[in-house]
Amino acid sequence: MNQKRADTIAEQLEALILEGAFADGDRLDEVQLAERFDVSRTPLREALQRLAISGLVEHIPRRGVFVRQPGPVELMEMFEVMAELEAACARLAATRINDDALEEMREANAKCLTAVEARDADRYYIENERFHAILYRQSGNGFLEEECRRLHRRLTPFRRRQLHLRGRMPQSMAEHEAIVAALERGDAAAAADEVRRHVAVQGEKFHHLMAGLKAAG
Amino acid sequence: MNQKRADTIAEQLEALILEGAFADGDRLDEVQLAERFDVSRTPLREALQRLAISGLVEHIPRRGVFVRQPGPVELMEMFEVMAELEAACARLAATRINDDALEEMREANAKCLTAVEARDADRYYIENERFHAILYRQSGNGFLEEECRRLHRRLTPFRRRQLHLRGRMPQSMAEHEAIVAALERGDAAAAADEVRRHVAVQGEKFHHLMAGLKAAG
DNA sequence: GTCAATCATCTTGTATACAAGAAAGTTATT
DNA sequence: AATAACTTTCTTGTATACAAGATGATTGAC
Repeated sequence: MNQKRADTIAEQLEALILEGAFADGDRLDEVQLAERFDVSRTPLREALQRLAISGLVEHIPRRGVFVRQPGPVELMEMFEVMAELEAACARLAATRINDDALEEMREANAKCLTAVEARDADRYYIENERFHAILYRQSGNGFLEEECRRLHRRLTPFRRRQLHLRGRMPQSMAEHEAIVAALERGDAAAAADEVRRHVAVQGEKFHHLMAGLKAAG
Repeated sequence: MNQKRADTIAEQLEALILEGAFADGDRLDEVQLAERFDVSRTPLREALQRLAISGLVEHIPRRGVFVRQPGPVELMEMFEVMAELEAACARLAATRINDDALEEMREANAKCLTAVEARDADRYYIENERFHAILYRQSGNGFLEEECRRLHRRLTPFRRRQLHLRGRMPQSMAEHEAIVAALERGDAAAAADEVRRHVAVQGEKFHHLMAGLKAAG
């Protein structure tokens, strides 16, 4: 159950941060966390360093590590980059994708549709993930695929929330279909544009969501 | 002179790897390197972990860390991603750049031209770096800027080599000017295309270079 | 009473000691 | 002689001990 290796600690800490267990600017106390995970400071420090590099925390020498929850501006920036990266995937995939993969995407989309009809946001989320994973893969560029996964992973909690917005799931579905259509035609520019817009919309929706929460609170 | 902090060690090791001091698959011995840098294994291990995350070395649990020099395929993939990231910068910069920054780019280009005329590849390289740095900045997206810098840094040694190819510097210059022209017109699509091609060419040139070396050896 | 300086305490950073797993060498058996 | 099992040695991973810098408190001076 409680794996104690340095990399698993990093994963657990990352999950904690991503799910918002810490506020922005919170200092992560080495000894405290070491106790919590029942390890010494050595492996814990290694885990913290990992998080520092991936940008989830900031390491200030001789001061400690502090969680860095992205603010609205940085989030928009990250969504913008995600949009460009996925657009690149689409652009490349348009000329590289084969019929089997296209069929896979259609399948994923069909399952998305089922989820939409069942108003099952969790299910939709999972199938949506699958759709995007295929897109990354079909870029035919393993490095790009990895970069996409990295950022995708980081944006997970925020993407997830905007899905619950009224009418977002059907809209997202329609965008998916437009993407597949462009890929089928082998229209690289159109595929890139569709994907870019699809992801950018996620960022905007999330932004609206945050603004709404602020206004309500 | 010999700074001994963990992050500086990471930098020095990174430089060593990037400049090809180790062959692909070489194991990096902790105690050996610790002696070499005159530190204990603890800070050295932290440095190695950093390199592992940035992908320069692979860490296999209980086995050690091994340098991972990118092969031709991975290099092409990285250049392709670099091209897409920089194209994204250009696309965004086309609508966000201001006159001052445009002037800066023209300046950098002028200095590039001076270097070309002097056949000074090192000087050209530096001014070329500056040109691209401005482009990243003018995307108006700090996160994108950082991502670009990260990958740019990783590709440095390879980009540097292809510059010495016959006729490459004047060609690169011309591409720069086309980029600035597109940005001046505020033509996002054209700017993106020009930049994408400019960077993609670097990858291709490097590929040719490698193929040539292989044939010669 | 406030501000500054010194001192105590706490936290990070590094070294060393120890534990556990992997590789290699040796020996015994077939 | 070849192979398999065991043992030795080496390397990585973790814990603890120690050093050094940073923070905060207390005391003294103005």
